[in-house]
Amino acid sequence: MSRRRVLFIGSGEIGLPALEWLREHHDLIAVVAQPDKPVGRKQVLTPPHTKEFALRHAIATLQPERIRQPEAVAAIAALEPELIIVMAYGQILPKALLELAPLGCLNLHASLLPKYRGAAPIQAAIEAGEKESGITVIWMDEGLDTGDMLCKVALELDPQETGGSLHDRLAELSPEALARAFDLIGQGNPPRERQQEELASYAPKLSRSSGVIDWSAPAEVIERRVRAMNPWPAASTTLPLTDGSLRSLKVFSVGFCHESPGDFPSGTLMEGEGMMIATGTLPLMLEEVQLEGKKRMSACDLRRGTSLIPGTRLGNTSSLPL
RNA sequence: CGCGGGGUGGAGCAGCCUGGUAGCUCGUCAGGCUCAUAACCUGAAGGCCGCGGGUUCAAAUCCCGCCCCCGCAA
Repeated sequence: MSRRRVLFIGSGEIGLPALEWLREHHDLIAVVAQPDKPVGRKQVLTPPHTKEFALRHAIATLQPERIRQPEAVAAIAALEPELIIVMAYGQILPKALLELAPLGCLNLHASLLPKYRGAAPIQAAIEAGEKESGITVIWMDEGLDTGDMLCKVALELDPQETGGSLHDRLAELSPEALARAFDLIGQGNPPRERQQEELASYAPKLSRSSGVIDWSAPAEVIERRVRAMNPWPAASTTLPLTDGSLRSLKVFSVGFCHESPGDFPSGTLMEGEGMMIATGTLPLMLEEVQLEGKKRMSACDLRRGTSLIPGTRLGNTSSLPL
């Protein structure tokens, strides 16, 4: 297969394996990424992962403030890419850019389209209890992940799957999807399968409040949310301490209990070892948690060090993080 | 100077305001009980109380400086 002049547009870590594959198998002429952004407590100006990759391999980088601006498009056009590959970039591409490369503009999306278009397909698939997910390669159009599909690569979700683990697995799966896509293009007349609109769904961008736990929901629903939001933004609730203060508590993993919840209202800390919490159905046992200002620890450790009274109700407040 | 929590035997914490013998829930080790056990009983080991300086007869505790960890916010 001939090497193509390829331009990669993307910022997220999930695109790194795809980037590496492109570098090995094609002529990676440049990487377009979001501008450096302040990150963390110290607000240190940090380059996107893809830019770091490009720097390591002496590949040209572009970081337009807004890629829709004509100057940005012109700069990309000057590189004369045959094909543009987009993954986890974070900005909407203008039409001029989509039509710029002769072979087209492809997007790698982290779901089996048309399900879970949008910014958070990975978490959405887990939270919905899907049995499988994957990477879909689409011909980009002006809609949000609405383009015709070129190919898909699927994988099975593990019962313990988390947002983090699926993110990593899909990243690793991306090169395979790319290889398929390039094969199909190389053979000529590559497929363009229209997405069935009636099957489409959207996975909106996550915020911190996306992880807030509704303890009155069924245990399975809460458990899926906990897994989906791990490690970011993390499922969260509020925990009233015995000193009267209200602290936020992140929940990274939970296990199912088969004891009857009795008459406890949902969100109640029940009697016994560890932290068993009543839900809308059967109770859940908190496993890995993190109290505001503390490190991650097991719920047993938290229970040992903090005098929590059975009967305490979690999430019983409106002052939730936004 | 964005706001806030924290650093105490292996783990998680209390003690600090109101200086005066290192405490709690676990874990570990040994012994006991038991058909048996992650249960129960008894005993033991294990701490320069983050680092440096100051005040004091005396500092985990009060004062000053520094390092490190974490939550929020972005």
